[in-house]
Amino acid sequence: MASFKIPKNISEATVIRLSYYLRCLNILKKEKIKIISSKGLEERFQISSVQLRKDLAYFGGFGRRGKGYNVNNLLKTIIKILDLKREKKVIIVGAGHLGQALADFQGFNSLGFKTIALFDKDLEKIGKITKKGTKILSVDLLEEFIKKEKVKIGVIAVHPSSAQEIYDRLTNCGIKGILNFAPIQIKEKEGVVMLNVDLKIRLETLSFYLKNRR
Amino acid sequence: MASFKIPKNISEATVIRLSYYLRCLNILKKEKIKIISSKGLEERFQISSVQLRKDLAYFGGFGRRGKGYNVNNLLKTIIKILDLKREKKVIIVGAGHLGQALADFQGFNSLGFKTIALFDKDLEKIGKITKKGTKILSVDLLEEFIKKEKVKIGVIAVHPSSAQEIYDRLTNCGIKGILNFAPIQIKEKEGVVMLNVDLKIRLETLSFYLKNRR
DNA sequence: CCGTGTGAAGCTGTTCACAGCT
DNA sequence: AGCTGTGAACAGCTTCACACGG
Repeated sequence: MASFKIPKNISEATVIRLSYYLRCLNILKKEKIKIISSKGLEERFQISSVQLRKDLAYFGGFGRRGKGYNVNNLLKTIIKILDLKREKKVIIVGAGHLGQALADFQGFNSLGFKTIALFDKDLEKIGKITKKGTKILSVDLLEEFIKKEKVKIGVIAVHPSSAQEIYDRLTNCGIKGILNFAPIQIKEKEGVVMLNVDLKIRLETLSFYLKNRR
Repeated sequence: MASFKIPKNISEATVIRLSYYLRCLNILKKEKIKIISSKGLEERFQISSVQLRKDLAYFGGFGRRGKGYNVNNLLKTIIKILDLKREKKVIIVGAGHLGQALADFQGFNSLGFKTIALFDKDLEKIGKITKKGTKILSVDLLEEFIKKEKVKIGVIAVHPSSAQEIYDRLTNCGIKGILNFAPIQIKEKEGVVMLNVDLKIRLETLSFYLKNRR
């Protein structure tokens, strides 16, 4: 497999597209397609062939001129670029419907990720397991557990009123990446990456585009 | 309240920020703050004052030079721009944990939106209600219900394998806006707005930034 | 000759600097 | 004097055109 470099200033848009290319390549792999051109990907999926070549070129040259890309090699390369080869442990705080949905969601337990525990303060929930078998622990054990298991990714799926507290606790005991679902602005700490998934904002954006076609 | 225009080519980034400004203004309103300058918003929330003025200027001039913005008026104006004044009915397909989380989520039942039903094919779930009281109906009634209630917004929270089918059914009976949570590329129809919330892509993006600090 | 990779052009969104109201 | 609103500069991302290698 070709080696790659990771330059500075890769845009978030590019990273998102890489993740999408990965999904497409997995489909092709299942269909036992070995080689595909950027044009082929464009026709099959909603991908811009020029954009794809540009995106890949940031990291190196992975295609064969006149031929196209080796599906399997490109797959492996993108997996390495996104750092999905190592399995990273994930914990979710908040075992409401959202937390449980995420714990059992395939994407949170596929290549690169393993959700190993949910945390909640509700005594009714503590000690139980989700449908797919993730255990629910007391939020009192949060710090201890994260340190012992060396967890690096945390998901905030609690009520907005506790989100900042949970953020502080997570980042104080070694969590380096956070996916936040609480619809509030968190006061962030240096050296921690956080991505927000703000469903209220998403819905309001949809409302705007319903009235004013894109 | 000042009137506004909606020009073509408003970027999604601007719409997302408007939604966020709205959230901040609501906080100020609760604190009974009547007037605030763009600089004041910048200091209080993570907002760029220049960006805010630019964003608002696309739609008109809502501030008072030398003074700032009237919190209440600006609030009302953004509500109108985002078209949140009319209450829009929302239905969710898929009454798994995710669907139920969304149905009970405050943001899906606040200004501008009312989630009026969940749909599922599971006989165990049909006829029950969520914690906060949204009823779960048979997915067989989907089209009939949407037409009768004139629902315009649908949420896809089903397994990826049924997502395209549900998309087609929703768009064939009058749904005009869709929030899709299934991690697949949907074949879209002209005249329907769809926003994707792709949690797998989100998590993979986080993985990249964990390795390569932004 | 075909498809990748890339420098340059074009475009879109953000930041700057300041003119114009209050 | 203070703060908004805006044209112009700037930066970043996307698209184009084509040189290059298989």
